[in-house]
Amino acid sequence: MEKNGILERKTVISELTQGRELANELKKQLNPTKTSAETCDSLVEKILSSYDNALALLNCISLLENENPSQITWENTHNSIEGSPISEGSTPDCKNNSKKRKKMQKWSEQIRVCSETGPEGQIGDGYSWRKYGQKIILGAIHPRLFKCHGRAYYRCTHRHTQGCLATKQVQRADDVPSMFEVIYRGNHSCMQEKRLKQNNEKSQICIEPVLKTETQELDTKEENLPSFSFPSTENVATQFFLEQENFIGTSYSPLFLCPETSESYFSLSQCQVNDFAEIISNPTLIMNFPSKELDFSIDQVDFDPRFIDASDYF
DNA sequence: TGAATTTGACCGAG
DNA sequence: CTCGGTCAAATTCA
Repeated sequence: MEKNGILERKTVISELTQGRELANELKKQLNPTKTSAETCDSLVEKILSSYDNALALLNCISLLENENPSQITWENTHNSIEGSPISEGSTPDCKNNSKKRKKMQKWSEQIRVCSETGPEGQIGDGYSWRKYGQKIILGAIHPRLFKCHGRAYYRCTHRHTQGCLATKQVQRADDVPSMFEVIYRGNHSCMQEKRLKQNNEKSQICIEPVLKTETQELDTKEENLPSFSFPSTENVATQFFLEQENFIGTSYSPLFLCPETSESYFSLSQCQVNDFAEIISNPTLIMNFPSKELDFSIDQVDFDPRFIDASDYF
């Protein structure tokens, strides 16, 4: 698996690099006076093909890692307390959950949220979540931009019905205000997980989110990375998208696969949202979000600490 | 009216 | 003692 992984990652890099070069070429060719429509079509086809190949390879890597018998599974990383839906509550056993939690799989994902995403532009991760708490986090630079200030805590809707213990945390990325960091803990064991997997297999398209970085804190680090994380030392996707953004500039709206359908896309142009946490957790809000409430750009906002007064929190 | 969210309190880790 | 994570009652929403 190790060699396969390296080989395939190199291939992915190659594909993505090729896509970038082709995009460069296309940019040059976009001068209408000296470019035929056929040339542009051909370049676009090649670019799309490169991206498709890269995404398919990433999907294969995920599948291979999932099927690897040596991989420590969800069940293996969990103890009986966490595996039991009955464990929730105020029983003494439950008090140990935070201790055990540190051994759960954990990885983070950065998501850019955009007001212009339409009904097909859902930013949800395909799962239904229920918010169970929120906290003002020290060092959080942009608390005012949250209706729910700080960090929001979500757990799977099916926690009680199916004992699914997946959780996630949503907070704004410190360095990039338009991005949100979503930290996932634990894998889904509920039916929606199975449905999503089935859909993925049908579509044969990688439906993983924009970019992910593993922030796992497992004792058994190396062999227990989430199957769809990029290795921290070689975060190709991160680098790629950052480079693309720098290269093309803010007017460029990269397209990303929608996790729900694996067919729809959402664009990531300039973000003008003031309540990201809810949108991330609840894709339907994207559809119904009133545009008049989106009349400021977060990129234009100064995050002056003086604006953060007690009334924002209470 | 049931489901989802909000929010203050509580608890364990460091 | 502080802070992050969770609980659970109160509140809001559909």
